Amino acid sequence: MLTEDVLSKNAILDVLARADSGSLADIRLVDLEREEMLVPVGAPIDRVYFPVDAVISVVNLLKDGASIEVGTVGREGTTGVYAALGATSVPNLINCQVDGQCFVMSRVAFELRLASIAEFRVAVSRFTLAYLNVMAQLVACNRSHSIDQRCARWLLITLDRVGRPTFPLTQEYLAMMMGVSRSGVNAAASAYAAAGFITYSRGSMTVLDRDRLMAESCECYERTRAEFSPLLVRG
Amino acid sequence: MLTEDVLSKNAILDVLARADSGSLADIRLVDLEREEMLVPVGAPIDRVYFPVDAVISVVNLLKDGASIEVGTVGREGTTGVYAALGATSVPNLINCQVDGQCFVMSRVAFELRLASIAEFRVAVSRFTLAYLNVMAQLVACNRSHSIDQRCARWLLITLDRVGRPTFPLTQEYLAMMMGVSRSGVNAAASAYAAAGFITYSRGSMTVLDRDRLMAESCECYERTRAEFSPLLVRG
DNA sequence: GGTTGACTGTCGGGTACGCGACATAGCGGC
DNA sequence: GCCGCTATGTCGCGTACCCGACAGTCAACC
Repeated sequence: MLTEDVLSKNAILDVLARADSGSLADIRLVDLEREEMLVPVGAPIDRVYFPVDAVISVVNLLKDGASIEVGTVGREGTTGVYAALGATSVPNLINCQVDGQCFVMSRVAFELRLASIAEFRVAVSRFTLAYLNVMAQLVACNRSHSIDQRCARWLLITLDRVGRPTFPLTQEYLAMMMGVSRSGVNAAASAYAAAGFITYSRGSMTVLDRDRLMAESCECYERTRAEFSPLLVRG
Repeated sequence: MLTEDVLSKNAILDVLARADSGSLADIRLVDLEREEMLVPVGAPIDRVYFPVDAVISVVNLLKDGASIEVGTVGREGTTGVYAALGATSVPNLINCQVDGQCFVMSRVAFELRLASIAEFRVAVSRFTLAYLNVMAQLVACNRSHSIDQRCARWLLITLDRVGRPTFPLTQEYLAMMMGVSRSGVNAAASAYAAAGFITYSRGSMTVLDRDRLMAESCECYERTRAEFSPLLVRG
């Protein structure tokens, strides 16, 4: 049985638990595995996810086979932004980027709660706004900043999300998310490793010096953080 | 006095006019001028815009001075997406890209109608979803496709919006929107002009061969169109 | 303990694009 | 008609990045 205390590990479910006098028994806690596909492109949305320490990523697949990350969802949010806006499917792939725990509820239950619980609706809207603003920043960042800068930004955002300095990550995967070549990622990563900012080996990344990594990153990291971190303050 | 017939030139106000039995007298019709700033970065949102034949663009300003278009709003939508999600300001610049007519209502009136008229709320949500999905496509497109392809896509989207083959556009402005150098835009534009797809002179662009321009564009044009065009079908 | 596969390091050639500069050409003001 | 401004055309150099290939290396598994 889920308690309010457990639910509070996701910012939106925290709001829900404190606003809803009804049952929360239908919400399940699951373990997501790395690279597990949650919602295929164009498939009907029938479940809505609320990460705890898992990180979910939304990826755009292009015709030429490229796949580029367009958004991420951590414990401040939910994949329900699409359902909340009335979508029946998503034109992007939703999958698990970093494995961990995640709450799930059915789409039907999600919509019922949206309709009946104002605080829940507001929390989802707040996250949707942040998600949109972060995506706008990503549009500009992808156009203007170097691989090095964007690599630093990506690592920092993920670091904030998982809350641990070490997390699973291969250069291959990072290259796909950033939409660049693996050799490009390698150049950035090995430079940062040589400088002692990070260390990594065979799919395990560790951030050693957060501050100096921030200095290498573009402003987009701070702007992204400014959107997400207020959502984690328990109001 | 505005009639329903006039209001119907914007897809969202069309929905409003047909759902609301109350007064629409507070909605004004204004002429927007090219490059007119509607909402500065971070300024409080106090007006919400509903383009008719004007095109509004949302631009991210980076610290290094670069400005990159992250979204556009035409007669299928409204700048109210931000207010509808509870924002009090927008981290991006909202300005007029192509001059023309546009409806305006106060933020207060917008929120009152959102709260009281379900059909209006649904219409704004539908557009918000499309706006989000188009932005996601832009993230990928900016990363993966050539200047030539993206230039074609931009021209086609604008063409669809304004509904006329000729519209005001300088290479300088297009370069800013695309986040590329002017010489890059010049190369693409002069190639298309040489091929007879377009013609232009001193800030006036004319699309001559829509179909062949489409063939040069990436899939992102079609995907963008697929998001926006259903909103223009009078339901 | 050897094999296999995944992950990482490295390199060379090719190219798209940025940047800055300069020339040209219309267009409007006077 | 002249001037000046804005928009466009062009070019050369520099470079960030892509692509493909190949080699080393660690981990797991038989």
